[in-house]
Amino acid sequence: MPLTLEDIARKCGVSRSTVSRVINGEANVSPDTRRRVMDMIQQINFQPNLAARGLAAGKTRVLGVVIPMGVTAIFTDPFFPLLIQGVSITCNSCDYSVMLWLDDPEYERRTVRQILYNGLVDGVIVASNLMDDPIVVALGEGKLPYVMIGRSPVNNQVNFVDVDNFGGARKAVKHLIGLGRRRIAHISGPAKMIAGMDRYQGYLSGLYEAGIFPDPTLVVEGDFTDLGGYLAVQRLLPNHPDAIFTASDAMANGALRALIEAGVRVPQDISLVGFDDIPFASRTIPPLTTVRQPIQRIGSLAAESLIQIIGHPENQPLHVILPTELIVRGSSGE
Amino acid sequence: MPLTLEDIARKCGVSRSTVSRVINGEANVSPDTRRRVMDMIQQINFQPNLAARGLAAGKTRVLGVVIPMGVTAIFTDPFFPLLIQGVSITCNSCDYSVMLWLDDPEYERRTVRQILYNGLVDGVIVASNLMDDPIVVALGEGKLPYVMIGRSPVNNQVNFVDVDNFGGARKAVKHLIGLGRRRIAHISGPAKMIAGMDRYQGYLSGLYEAGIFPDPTLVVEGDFTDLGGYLAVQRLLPNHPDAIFTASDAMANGALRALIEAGVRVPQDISLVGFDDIPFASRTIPPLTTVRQPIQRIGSLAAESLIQIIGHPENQPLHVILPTELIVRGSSGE
DNA sequence: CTGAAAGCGCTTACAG
DNA sequence: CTGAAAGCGCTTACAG
Repeated sequence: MPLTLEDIARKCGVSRSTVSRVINGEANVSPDTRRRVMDMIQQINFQPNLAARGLAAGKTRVLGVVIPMGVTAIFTDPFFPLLIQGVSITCNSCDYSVMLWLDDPEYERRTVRQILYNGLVDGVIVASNLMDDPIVVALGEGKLPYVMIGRSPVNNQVNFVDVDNFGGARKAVKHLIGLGRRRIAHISGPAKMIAGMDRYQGYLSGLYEAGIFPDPTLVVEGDFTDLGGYLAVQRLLPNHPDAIFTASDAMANGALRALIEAGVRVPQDISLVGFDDIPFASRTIPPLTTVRQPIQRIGSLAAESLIQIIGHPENQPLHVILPTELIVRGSSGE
Repeated sequence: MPLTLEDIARKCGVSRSTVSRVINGEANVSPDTRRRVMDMIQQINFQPNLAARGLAAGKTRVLGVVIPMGVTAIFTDPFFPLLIQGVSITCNSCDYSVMLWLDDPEYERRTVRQILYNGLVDGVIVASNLMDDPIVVALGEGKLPYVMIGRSPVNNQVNFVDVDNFGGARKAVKHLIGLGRRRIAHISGPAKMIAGMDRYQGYLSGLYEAGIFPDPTLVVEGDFTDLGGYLAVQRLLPNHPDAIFTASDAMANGALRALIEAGVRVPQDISLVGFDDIPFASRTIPPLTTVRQPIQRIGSLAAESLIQIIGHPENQPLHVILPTELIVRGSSGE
């Protein structure tokens, strides 16, 4: 049996209240007592029972992370892994734990309630960036602190951490225009995903600024997957683009494969630019020009923000938008 | 404030013991009472506090998953994501939750204790398959149920779920031999990882069976990463292999790139076979022959096994080895 | 079949 | 600065 506060108290000849105070770093303990208790804790390798603490204190120091499994490409894309890694690193250093829910649509109703009211987490990070996710609605009705990964287009009261998808896409397009490209195609994300639509808007904005009127036949809706990019290129080629900007690197990779198979030279005939800068982007042939987003940092910031909000709810709503960076490699040209 | 058992009890005119029994599906409740309570729970959307339950029952219905962050390529490879997905699916359907620890070596000592004794999890799945992981030692000394992903070479008392790495590698080599290859090189996993060494043994066994004495200059230690495969090929080429079997698809992909750059034709000049069958394997040019391991299923089985063991500790040690399958594509030949 | 009561291991006013 | 006591929301013998 693991030891309890009571055991430590007895061994030190103090009350369990005092031990609790020492463990929680409260001020009003005499230096001498504090040291004695600390030493004992160290020696015994004491670990307080977190379930009990959670129950008594009303705070568990556990953060939930909710990731929708419905999303395409969920785990072939390193987005979620990196995001989780970022969350985890912050939680480790802040003495929080993380609880993970991969949200099967089938279990969705159950999940929402289970997360909101089960008393296991102090707050939750939600990585579903669908336009109209029911979980977001449910969270809005509850009182559990939460932060979204990705902004909400419908409700500006929700906390979120996002990247500048719009600006990143615009930069990509301006880069292509600077290379002399004019018939710039776009393979977008799914229409229901906010990040995809923000990138699409950035694409349009880049064109407008250069005085180019967007050609609708040069835009194809993709799904963020490799295969989606591959198929989109086949629909795009007859319309003679001289550049393609894809809303993800996975799609860029599929696009690249389709271009190679069609005998199109990249970047001579068609320039290609992706979005994400996943590790693989630097290893395609030619290496991929892309818009880097700091995924791990998004996760870390989301965790930091959530911990912040749990402690100071008055700071809501909290909106963080991280900058993106254009990484120029061989696929776009010289 | 979320409602409590007590609230439900009051509304139904029964004791909180009875409500508890209904919620936990115990037999000794009259059908009528049961229905009344059930209806109320439904209507109120009641969710019991899991921290309280955990404390009272000594069981939290939470499984921990520990993944070492030290491992190379941790999150560019879809292994861990798929594993977690498998665990998560089983947990969802068994009404368990999952707690995730990405184990930064720096925090390792803390983590072990924290996981073992914090009273938050009923058991833990450990995906560290290093030869001598300290966490495994610590778990061996504690009494928390756990199952390893990957067998332990030192202690046959530990529970594990693994794939037949040895047999899979042997199949790959025999396939190459059947194709007429004789100078079959191997790019292995890191020497400290069990799965890597098991595949290496399988490679040797495949050669021996065909009466081929292994040429040590045809074996290079890799690290499971794309870059590792790329670099290994450069060391291998001077020794004139006619086939390369890599211990992972990521390495096969790096190897393929190095071969292309060196002007080597795959599979005409050199046959290439990987291991894993990650989604990307079917999309290389040429598509990759590889040994498929059912990663998601490993995760599911690990969770099932752990839940089993928590309920029936007498069934230990539990050893599960899943079969692998050779997937023949273009990179090995006709 | 049901309820009153003790207890899980903590935290937190309250009193001193 | 410290301790006794109540309480967090459940489960679980025990008695009836």
